[in-house]
Amino acid sequence: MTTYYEAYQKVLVSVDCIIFGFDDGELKVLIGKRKMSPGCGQWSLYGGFVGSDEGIDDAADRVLYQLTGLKNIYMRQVGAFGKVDRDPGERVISIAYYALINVKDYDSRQQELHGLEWMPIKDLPQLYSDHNAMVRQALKIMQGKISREPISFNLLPKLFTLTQLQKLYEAVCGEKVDKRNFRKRIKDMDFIERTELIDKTGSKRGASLYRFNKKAYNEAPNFKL
Amino acid sequence: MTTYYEAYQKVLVSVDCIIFGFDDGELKVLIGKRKMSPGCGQWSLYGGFVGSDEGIDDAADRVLYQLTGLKNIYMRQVGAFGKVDRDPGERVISIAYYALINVKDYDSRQQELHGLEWMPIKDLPQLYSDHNAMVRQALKIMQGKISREPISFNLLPKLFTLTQLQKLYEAVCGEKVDKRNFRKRIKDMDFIERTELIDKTGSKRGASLYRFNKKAYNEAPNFKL
DNA sequence: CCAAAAGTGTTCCGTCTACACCCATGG
DNA sequence: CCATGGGTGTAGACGGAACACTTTTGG
Repeated sequence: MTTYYEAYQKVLVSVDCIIFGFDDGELKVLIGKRKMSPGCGQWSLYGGFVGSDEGIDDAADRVLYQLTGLKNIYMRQVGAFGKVDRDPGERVISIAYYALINVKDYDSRQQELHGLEWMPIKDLPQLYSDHNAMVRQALKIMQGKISREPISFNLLPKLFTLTQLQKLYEAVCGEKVDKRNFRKRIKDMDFIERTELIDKTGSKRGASLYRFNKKAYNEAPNFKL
Repeated sequence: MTTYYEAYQKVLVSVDCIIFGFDDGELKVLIGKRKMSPGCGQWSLYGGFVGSDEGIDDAADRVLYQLTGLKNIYMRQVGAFGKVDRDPGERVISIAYYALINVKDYDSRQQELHGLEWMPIKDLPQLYSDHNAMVRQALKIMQGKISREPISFNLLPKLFTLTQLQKLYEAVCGEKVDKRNFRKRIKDMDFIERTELIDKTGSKRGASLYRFNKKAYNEAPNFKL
């Protein structure tokens, strides 16, 4: 390979994944105790270095796959974090990504294997390096999107109840909303389809299960919550 | 310095600056013909490599300063661009930033010195590498912010007319708005203050000049357009 | 005197918000 | 039979959108 930029210095680049899940009415983040020095034993996001022949999005996908065995996950960039001393070890520029997964799709053996915990975002402990800032920023991005883009469905099972959807919305926004008004807005979106199925696990009466019809959405992408 | 991550590969990291200006009723971007191989002669954003002892925000500030002589400019990150083959020369991960400057603050000798052009964003030519994507994404971010944060004033002189402000708003959003409705919204924001001064350059009758009072804004940050 | 931009209010309509009660069922 | 979550409609307030004419003055 020809080298054009020989005179310039290279740096380590990593990706850090903020893996969001929704369970038990709460928004959670998957974190673990860091196994590597420095900062060994501290709570941390899961990350990895970007290979010199690897795209940054690919690196993020790889890291997520290593951790969860999941592919084709909704994942978006948060941004680059590059203060000189952000990592106590060496100079590392890190690019943060957030992923939205359905907690049920995540094999709990994998979780134990890596020693990970689903931590409610409300009581997130202090994390390694600037990882708390990454989470905060990711959450802010999600708050901006959740009313305008159909991202919630990535955090829910294929079939979900309206109560689940509402609780998720409230958990992300951090505020309660009126049930009737919420459901009215759902009714306006034809691509959120009611099925004949009933979920009896959440209540005695049972609640209708709904489904997100992606194809219908793409034809008329008018999501609004 | 202790090295903890010896086994990992380093890569070149650059910053690219999307410098926005507003002039002649149009939103413009400062671009130049690339002087370096590969891609020498192609239109390009201005960028620079991140030093190994330099924060990425600092690198962006430095690049902007080298180019314009300006400091303390409104500048925000767009995101990291890291496809393996994005740069035809070598593997480079680039972090894009956008800056908002008042065209009048920019010394045109500097402009000639670096061979730069203010190019209307509407007819931006094809740029080097993935720079067009960077500009698109920066514009999208601005469109999201211009109604909710007082960023417009970075693109205008200290004193400006409401017509200028409106034209800028329209240029960023890409659509015309009603003059009376626009001005009504301005009236609701006490931190946009009318001065006694009149600008006669834009019309025979003359238009009142306004000023953004940052202190007043910080006390009641309720910007809404 | 006329062209060109500045400036100014009102009405209407649609959207958002607030709000309370009955239903179905498992235990 | 009762506790628990599921499900439904309306009225009033508010905010956004549409809309046209008068003013000033330089040339």
